[in-house]
Amino acid sequence: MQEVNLTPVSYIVLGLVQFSGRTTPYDLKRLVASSVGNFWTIQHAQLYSEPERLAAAGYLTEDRETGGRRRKRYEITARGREAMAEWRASPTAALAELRDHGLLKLFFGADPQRLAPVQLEAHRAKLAEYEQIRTIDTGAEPRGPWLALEAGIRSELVWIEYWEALARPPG
Amino acid sequence: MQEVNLTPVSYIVLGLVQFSGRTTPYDLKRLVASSVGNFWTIQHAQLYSEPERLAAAGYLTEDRETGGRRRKRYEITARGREAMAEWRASPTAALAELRDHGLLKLFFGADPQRLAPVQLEAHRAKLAEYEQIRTIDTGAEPRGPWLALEAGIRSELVWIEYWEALARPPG
DNA sequence: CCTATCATGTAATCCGTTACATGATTAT
DNA sequence: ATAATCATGTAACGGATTACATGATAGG
Repeated sequence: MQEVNLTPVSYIVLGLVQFSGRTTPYDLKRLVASSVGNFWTIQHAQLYSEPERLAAAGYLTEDRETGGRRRKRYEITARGREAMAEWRASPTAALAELRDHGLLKLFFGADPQRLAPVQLEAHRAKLAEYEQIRTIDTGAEPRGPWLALEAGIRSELVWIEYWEALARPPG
Repeated sequence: MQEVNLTPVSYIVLGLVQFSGRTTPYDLKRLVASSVGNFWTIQHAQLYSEPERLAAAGYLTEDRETGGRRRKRYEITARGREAMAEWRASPTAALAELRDHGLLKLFFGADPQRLAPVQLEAHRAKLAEYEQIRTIDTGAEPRGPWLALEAGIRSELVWIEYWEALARPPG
């Protein structure tokens, strides 16, 4: 039994496999793309290596389809469920960093009026996408993903205000 | 002359060395901590390796103090200045991801009312810190760092609103 | 039928983090 | 003096990204 470090990516994989039952890496890819990937992207290659790591450490079980593509399938174990529950139940005080490329350029002297329109367009598109997704919320459980979506929307709204102010000529 | 990929960290190092003139890794550490580190942290070890990489590729020059601690000192080259200017002048449409650990827990079912107080306290502390820094702005050039600070403040305000709403019992 | 995209995976590289170390200053 | 912190680096590891590859399906 291999010891491994559990990273945020580990919990994303664990959480999605727990939610989804028997899951292949390609399933994970689609699940991530349509959900948590909106605020935490993962390269598809990692959705092959990470479940392997987690299986080696006993958090998942791994088997293969017997026929056809012989894809790998993962399921969560009792140990995986425990790790997930413990992580979920322990509040974190850690704050995310902005790590925004546009902001970094601004910091180092980029012209706000040249940068702002490009950023505005991208943020407005993202906001529209989120608001589209929100319309299909039926109020059903679980609420977590919808709460996260709400955070994404608010964040986009702030960025739009921010870049709008910078797009206007200095007064 | 080594070819290297220029990452955001590369531009942070280039930008700070350009701003600061002859610079040691420890200088960089302090510069980062007091400025761009607020939205893009860098481990101190990387402030030793990254300038080396950049020097090997001709973006910086490296020499050593002759006496005392014989610290390494870096200065930006013409090539470095060019790379920096080009990067600064090209607008980016890339959007940052939230990558927020608290939000991730929420997504996967953490209890909002247990998580919110912890997050609130952390965000309020960060906001207070930023507002303190803002008071020392004299309006002098360059504006970039102050614009970035403004973004940080707005972001904290939104998170505070967000977690405040979640801290209240569901109505 | 041909081409493009989807589906599925492996391999190699490299950046970023963590751990380790030690000399110099400052505080008690 | 001694302890603690600051200053200054190196080394190793591992996770994340990039590149490579190929069979299946769908569109034109």
